[in-house]
Amino acid sequence: MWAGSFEQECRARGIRLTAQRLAIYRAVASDTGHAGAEAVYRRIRPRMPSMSLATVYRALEFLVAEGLIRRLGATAEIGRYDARVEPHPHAVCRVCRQIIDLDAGTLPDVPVPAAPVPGFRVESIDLRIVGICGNCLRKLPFKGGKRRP
Amino acid sequence: MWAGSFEQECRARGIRLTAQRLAIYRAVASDTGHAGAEAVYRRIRPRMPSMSLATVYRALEFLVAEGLIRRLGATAEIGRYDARVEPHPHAVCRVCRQIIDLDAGTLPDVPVPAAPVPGFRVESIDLRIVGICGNCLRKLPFKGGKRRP
DNA sequence: TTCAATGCAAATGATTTGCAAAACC
DNA sequence: GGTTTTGCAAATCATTTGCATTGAA
Repeated sequence: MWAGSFEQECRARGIRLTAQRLAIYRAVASDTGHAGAEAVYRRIRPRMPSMSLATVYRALEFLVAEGLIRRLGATAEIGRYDARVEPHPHAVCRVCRQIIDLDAGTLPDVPVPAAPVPGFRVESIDLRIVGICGNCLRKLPFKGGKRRP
Repeated sequence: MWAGSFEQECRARGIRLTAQRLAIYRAVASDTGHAGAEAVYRRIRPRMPSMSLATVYRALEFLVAEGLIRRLGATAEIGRYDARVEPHPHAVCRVCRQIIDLDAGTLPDVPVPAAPVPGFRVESIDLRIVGICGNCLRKLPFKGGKRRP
């Protein structure tokens, strides 16, 4: 989505369009390496010295909530540990953040592409199922389930 | 690996076996939900009040470096953003942490299993290629490449 | 005995929050 | 004009580090 369309999208949804939000959206949209908050901030600062880091954080999360941008998964591994060292797939519950081990056969093997991008050396494929575990589902009775008339 | 084998493994490798490391290993090995440092700490504290959080962090990273446990990918999404909201696969460079967009056709579609674990509602499949981008490869000439005799 | 590992407390880095002022519709 | 959003600073949270002490080999 280009910046003009972003403005229209905001008007259509009744989202207040501020110079900051536009600048932040543009920075995200134009960064091919997928910037984080700090990088977006540094990118904007020179042309908009009043921009505050707190605003960047707030606007990014706001835009995610509106579905105008997306948050990506971790680049590296974060602080959760597993005593099973052989690679195996996981299912993660996005509510309680529990990570469930899956058996190797649960998911089909994804063939490793030689070079998905020219020059890129593939080391591993990270495959994960995201959803809601049975426990959390029970506690959220009407979310996405059938509702009585 | 059970705790006894952990002890043997440590001796075999000349790793100092401390009560703290053993307790930490056990906590990780027995937590089916894959605990983080804080959770490991809380789990151990009652029976070993002298345990320090710093020790947990250090021991966990030490055990990862030794290959005795593994660090998992993020449960939730971390602070990197994408203006392309449709799901698409990514390749991430573990050196520069750049995240590269891939075209939808680059990887085969993984069929979504109905319920990989009983009661689990699958919402999406998170597929990511991890490796080293061409740029970083050039800067690390001998890492994993062929070495001159 | 000797060096690595621990515990504590302080440092760091990323993100969030309270609140008054400024900007949008 | 009434809300919402911003900017600043302080607060929070996870993780790391310096240093004296303890403990395993």
